[in-house]
Amino acid sequence: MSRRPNTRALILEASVDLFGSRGFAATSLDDIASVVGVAKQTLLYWFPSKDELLDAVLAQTAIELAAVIEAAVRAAPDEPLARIDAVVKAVFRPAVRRPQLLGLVREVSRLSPVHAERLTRSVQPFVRRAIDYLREEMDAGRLRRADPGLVIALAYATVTGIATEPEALRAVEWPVTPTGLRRLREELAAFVLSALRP
Amino acid sequence: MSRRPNTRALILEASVDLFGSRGFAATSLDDIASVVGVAKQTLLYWFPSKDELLDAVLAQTAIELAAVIEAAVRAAPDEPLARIDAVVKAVFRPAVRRPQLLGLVREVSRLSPVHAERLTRSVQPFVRRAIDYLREEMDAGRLRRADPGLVIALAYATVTGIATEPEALRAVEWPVTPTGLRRLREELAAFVLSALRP
DNA sequence: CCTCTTGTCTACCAGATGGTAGACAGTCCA
DNA sequence: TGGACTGTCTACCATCTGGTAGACAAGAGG
Repeated sequence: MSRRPNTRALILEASVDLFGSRGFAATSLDDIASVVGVAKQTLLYWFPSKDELLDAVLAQTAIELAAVIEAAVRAAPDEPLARIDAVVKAVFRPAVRRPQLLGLVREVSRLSPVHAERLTRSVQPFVRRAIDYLREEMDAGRLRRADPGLVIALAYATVTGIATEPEALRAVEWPVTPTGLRRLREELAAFVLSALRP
Repeated sequence: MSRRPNTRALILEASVDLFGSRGFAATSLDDIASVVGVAKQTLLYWFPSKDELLDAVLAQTAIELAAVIEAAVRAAPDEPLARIDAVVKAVFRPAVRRPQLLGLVREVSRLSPVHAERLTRSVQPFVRRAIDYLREEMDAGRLRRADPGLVIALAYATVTGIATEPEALRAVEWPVTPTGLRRLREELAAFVLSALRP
């Protein structure tokens, strides 16, 4: 197993980082190749074109994030606010450690509708389950009454936005230190929860 | 006055749209030129380089948005929740009518630190006033106690995020119709206000 | 009428980019 | 041993991109 070269995985990893931070268009195949330490042609051996590389990168990102969220939901107690708290905090970790991951998700709106729709459809069942869950909890009076789909979109926008825009934090002079980030995570969760409490 | 060609303004407008939607790197000077209906060289006559065009575009966007917010604050009653409500709704209008505007702001995190810092510094005094205001209102118990700077960053992230990511709305099957958008505006304001109410 | 300025254009260029063709080295069986 | 396969590389190419040089038309003003 260890002889199996993991070039493919290394390319994917570097691509997530670069696409997620600089953006797809601003990243050349040569950029990625030089980060990985191979020739550009090696990229094109594993992925026939830049577009197909992007597809693979998006698919992998969706899978990774879905796994993080799924695990957080499973681990949290069966109570909506606790679950939401857990999800926000769970997403926060990779978001801070590797902002490129969420940066890539946000990049989607810049890409061709084809790519966008593919990713949208892949999270569709996921979203639908979440909507059903929220609706039930709202009906039961355990969450503020609102459109469940929109609540998801808003919570997503808040978390993704704050995680991918270090500039925004710099503008309000927020300290980007371990302590500062821990407090950020708490305040972020508090912000979202306050908006959802009945 | 009417003989004064407004090519410069047209270029700026098209640039905001294209930079804001596709991104800076993905937009070529030829793209902009063909939208405006002039030759590329005409762009380079008005703006010596693509970089300086970007500077001008960012500066203009900051001015436009600042004006919208300033006006909303002035018009609203002197009560923090009413003011925040007014600002969110005021920003929502241009955000929906021209998502590229906020898309451009978000693009900043992809750009060189030089551009980012320039824009950050230009909104600095603005932000500082807002922080002081929020702190006072929190001290007076009219807003939920939290870090005022962070609250601004979070509210910004929420509004910008939802406005610039039609994909997110599509994923939760939100109807992008006039009625749907009006409801979105109301729910967005409600979301932010719920998070800030004491 | 001449000349200077302004705004736009065509022609062109050097460098970067995505992608093709094919050589080459190592490994895996038969 | 020898051929097929796998993974990586060098060489090359067509196209696009930001930018330069300079021609040209239309006023403006003496």
